Amino acid sequence: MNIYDISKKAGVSIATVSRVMNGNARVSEKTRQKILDIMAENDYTPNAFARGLGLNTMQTIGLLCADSSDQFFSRAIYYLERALRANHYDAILSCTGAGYDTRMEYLKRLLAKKVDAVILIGSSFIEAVPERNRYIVDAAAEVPVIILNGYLKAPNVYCSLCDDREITQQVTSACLEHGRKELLFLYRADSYSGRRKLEGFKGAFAAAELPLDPRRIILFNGSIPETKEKLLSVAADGLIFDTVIAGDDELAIGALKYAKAMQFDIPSQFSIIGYNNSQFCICCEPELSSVDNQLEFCCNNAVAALMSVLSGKPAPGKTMLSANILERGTTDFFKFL
Amino acid sequence: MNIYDISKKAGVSIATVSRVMNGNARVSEKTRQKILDIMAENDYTPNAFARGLGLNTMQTIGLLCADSSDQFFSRAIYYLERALRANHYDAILSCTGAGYDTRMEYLKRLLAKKVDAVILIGSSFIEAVPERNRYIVDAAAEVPVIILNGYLKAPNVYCSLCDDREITQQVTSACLEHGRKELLFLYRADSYSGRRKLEGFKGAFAAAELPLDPRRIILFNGSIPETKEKLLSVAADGLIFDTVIAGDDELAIGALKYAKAMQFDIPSQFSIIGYNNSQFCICCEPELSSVDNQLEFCCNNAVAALMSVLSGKPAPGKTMLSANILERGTTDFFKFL
DNA sequence: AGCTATTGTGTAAGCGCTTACATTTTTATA
DNA sequence: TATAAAAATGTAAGCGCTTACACAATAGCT
Repeated sequence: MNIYDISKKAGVSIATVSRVMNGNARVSEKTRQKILDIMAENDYTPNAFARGLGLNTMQTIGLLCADSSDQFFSRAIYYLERALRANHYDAILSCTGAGYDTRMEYLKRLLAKKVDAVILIGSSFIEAVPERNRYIVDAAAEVPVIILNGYLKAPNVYCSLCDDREITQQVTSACLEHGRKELLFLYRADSYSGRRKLEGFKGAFAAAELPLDPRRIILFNGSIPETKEKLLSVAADGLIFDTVIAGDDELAIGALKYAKAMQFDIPSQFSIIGYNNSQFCICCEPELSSVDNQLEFCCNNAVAALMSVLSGKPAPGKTMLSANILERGTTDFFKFL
Repeated sequence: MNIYDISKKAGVSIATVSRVMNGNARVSEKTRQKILDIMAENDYTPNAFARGLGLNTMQTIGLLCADSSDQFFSRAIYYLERALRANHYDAILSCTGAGYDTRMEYLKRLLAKKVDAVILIGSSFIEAVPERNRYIVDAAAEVPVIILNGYLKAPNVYCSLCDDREITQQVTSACLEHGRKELLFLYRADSYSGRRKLEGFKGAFAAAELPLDPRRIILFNGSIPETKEKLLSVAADGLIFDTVIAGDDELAIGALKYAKAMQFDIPSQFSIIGYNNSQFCICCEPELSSVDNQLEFCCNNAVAALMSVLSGKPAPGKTMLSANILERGTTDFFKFL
């Protein structure tokens, strides 16, 4: 069943059938209804490939993330997919894993599929060395590129993120003001958000005119038990710390396991805060305080910007949300904020 | 840059260019290399839509799941996407939410995109009433349908799942043999795996010739705190229970919160086992025992079957794996199994 | 009624590829 | 070296849609 069959049954030309499908040209109400009826009767679905070829779009958006099984990414995927669908777009998902080359390769593959745009999920796509982000700029020459939770200033690149620097400085300052000066900043990878969080952490020390021992900044990429071991060894090395600001909830839970192993009372003797407000938070005991980075808003903003761009309207290159602190059982001094 | 441009530069016809792209017809080594070089020089990518129209495939598979942010689904998506990609297929992802109509609608939408096959992730797609699975059978008339973690006997439908009935009967029997007769079976929704688990639970009682109070079977669909409350109210109603077999890890954690609220010693006074071996398990304290349903194998099997079908070879309509029990801190009697 | 705008519909030329079939070139064989 | 078989390449007709342009029908004027 194709457009010719429909046109024959309706006694019109294929052009008229096409017109009612696309709804952009005028067709008399009578013939429109007739064609619609015949389509429905025959359960006609236009051939998506032919349509794609004619219109040069199949209404699909490429989603690129490191790992769809990650809590943060999987939620982002959910929100993005939902928002895209509401705008009649479908999502092609691609998980790159950790490698840089893989990221480039999969991005190319997505472009080869002729997606209308690409959304890069996660700040790990943005590297500190500008040259290494070149492939993103190149991709943006072909289709709009949306970056979720990262920032890159380039033409046709639109970023939606939360202000990790600001919230981290707030968190850190609150710790310092509450007398918690033996801080540890634990972060997972050299990502855009990681760097911003670190800036905030350092910024709070600078604002308080306090010295900052570099050993208090730990770049560590491990599982929950590995994080616990790591902190045990850091403590064994003689560094004293009673509060951990962890770049994500899993690192935070590692710290929680450490604190429990040391039999510290939480939060009075030892405090912990994570990021992302993942489902993990309420599994722990005490439940984990976490920075809520407004992921749903972030995703909706990203898609809104994308839709604007795709319809030829302008969109801001950067949309920044401010994060919230969700205080649960592993801290007790944010309520004053 | 299209196939004409390449053919002109190479001084051959577009047919020859097409032949080297598709690699199925003979082309002399000399011209093949020349064309390949010219393609590389010019960074040529064939137009995916035109290709799709000509070949009637764009090498994409539709993935349908209720919620990509769910731990189980998001891992399945990761494994499936990876396996598909390895076979040069891309994944279009669609999250349906809970509704039945939405499932039908999104499945149709996927077919309209001309995917080569559809993978239904999660047993909630399979309903107890055969008539309600009709839309899946219909879809299978168009493209192969793969069901992950569910079973439906129909032409062109291929299922990859683990034996939830068997493992649940084992788990339940182990409880009973260990003297834990005050069992509670908690499950979330009327899904295929839920029904199979329930069969296993009942089967163990039947095998042990023990009576089963229907109040011990609880169909409950709530969050972790809601589950805790639910169990508190069940206990308040006078039902005695010291062991919970929970259909997934979140329900299990709800039960864990209940047990802690009651200040039971775990696992000596109160035992809990979940399903899915999610990342939640090791966040808890004690860490949660869980049934490992071999998701990665399941996904790989599913994709293997699909690839077989797509290449015209036969594939088994059902591939069933046996699950493992991962005993952690919330039980202590599976080590004997 | 006669003329012009407006609206509705058809014709045909793409979109960029694949591939059956025809044709030419090369290779193998006697 | 003539000839048949095999290999390489070209020609042209699709695949199923969109849309610019042409033309016909209708409506709105005086």
